[in-house]
Amino acid sequence: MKPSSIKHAWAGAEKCQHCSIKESVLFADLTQDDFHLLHLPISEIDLKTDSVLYEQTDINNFVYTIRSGCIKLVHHLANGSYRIVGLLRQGDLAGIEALNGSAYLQQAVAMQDTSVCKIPVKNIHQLNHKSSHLCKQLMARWQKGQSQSDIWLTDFTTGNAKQRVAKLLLYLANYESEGFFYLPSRDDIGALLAITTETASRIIAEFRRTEILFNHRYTAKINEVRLKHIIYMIENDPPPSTK
Amino acid sequence: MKPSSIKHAWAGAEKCQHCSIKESVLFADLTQDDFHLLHLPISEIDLKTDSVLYEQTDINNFVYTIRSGCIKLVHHLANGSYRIVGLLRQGDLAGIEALNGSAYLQQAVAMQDTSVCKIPVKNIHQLNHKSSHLCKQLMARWQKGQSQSDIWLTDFTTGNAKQRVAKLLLYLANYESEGFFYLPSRDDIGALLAITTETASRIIAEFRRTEILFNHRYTAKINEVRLKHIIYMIENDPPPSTK
DNA sequence: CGGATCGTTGACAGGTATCAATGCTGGTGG
DNA sequence: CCACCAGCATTGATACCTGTCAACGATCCG
Repeated sequence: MKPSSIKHAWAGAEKCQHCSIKESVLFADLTQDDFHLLHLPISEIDLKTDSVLYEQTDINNFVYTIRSGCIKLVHHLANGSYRIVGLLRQGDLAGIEALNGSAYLQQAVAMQDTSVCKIPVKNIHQLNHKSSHLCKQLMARWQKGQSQSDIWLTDFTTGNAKQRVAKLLLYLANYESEGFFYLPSRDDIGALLAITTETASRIIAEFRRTEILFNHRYTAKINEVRLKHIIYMIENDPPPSTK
Repeated sequence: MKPSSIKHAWAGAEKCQHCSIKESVLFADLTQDDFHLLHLPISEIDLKTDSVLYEQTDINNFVYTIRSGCIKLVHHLANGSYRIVGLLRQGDLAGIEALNGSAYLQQAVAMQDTSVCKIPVKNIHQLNHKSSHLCKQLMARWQKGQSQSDIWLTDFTTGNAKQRVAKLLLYLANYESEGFFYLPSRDDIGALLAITTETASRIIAEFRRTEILFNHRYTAKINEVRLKHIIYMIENDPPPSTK
């Protein structure tokens, strides 16, 4: 649990109108008039790697827009183990549950240095009463979360371990335009894919040996073509069976 | 793909006001005035077991409220296999994706004889413009879907096969007050838990032999205490290790 | 009475968890 | 500046679990 710093806080949201990533965030299609309805302070927060944005079962009245970096949603189980059930990136909304006044469903932790905007739920509700622009955006976020969950369930928890790691690497690489992406710790890869740390390590190590993955610490790059080939080979390894 | 029948269809939604399960459905806290805003016909549909409500990637303009029975959300993969990523029951909403004008994320299939109401998306949007009552309910549905996904990811895809089957049975049993619940086919259990049909069958058979599960075809009952004990035993089988 | 479908069971091989040891790296304090 | 330590990654050996392939049984239906 590393420290976090609050960069700015201001009354209302006059700055949201000129936000550099405005197009991709919640307030994307609000009008000038809508912005005037925002009265409560929205603050910008910088999170260091591994710092906690909120805890599972916390009841706060804030949602968070991710400005940069990456947030992992961690679901802790009663027996002490945990599972990562989602990743949030620029433009995504963390803690939408708070809109219903309920507790957060997961713990939210920064996977890298991450910057977020902390938005009081009251602001959202005010906007919702006066204008329907926001509701549309909100529903789009819910849906995005839902299709992410689907990917998790279908890509990341089926097939053998090598296939899952391959799919995860492709998924991570596709989020970055530069070709370089953030390679999670072996523990996190395990929690993402429902495999053990050791299995994750073995496969990552093998990918490095076979030059499918290149990395220096947490900065990585893949050979996408060969990685896709791997997945294809595993699926079609057995003689032509349709299932 | 068995047949489905349309029972009733009526203009507007005058009957929704007197619906017997009104408290649990989408229109729960609408006012009299709100109901007058519903202009398009809402029809009630009966689905036989295994009939398809909608296909993955269909683009329709309807959402569906489940009145009774159970709908499985089936995510089909490119290689021909599939995964069940959710179950919907009385009061749940199927196909919320349609509200954003996008294609359905999964195929929806009746697991039992099921009755649903087919609601035009336009009705929802009209209500949303005039009143904010609905938006609240909609958000609650999204959230419910999300926490379901969490359960899937944490309970149904982790631990060994026996543990998963045990958790699934407890989950299913908790939805029925009478103690009897619908036991899915071995294929469906496999698709629910990311295990093979054979493994599912072996475990179900073992539970029957050890009298933890009693069933006649698809009607089943469990010994909840012994089932929970099983889960506990598996988790704590190894000597006191915290993880 | 077949025949189709689904469930059950067996044998076996391969994959993965588990336990344990070692290597590697960055940070800390002397 | 260097030695040491803590944390993470890697690797090995082994046992267990589960997927795979195959056969057989049960049930329903025409």
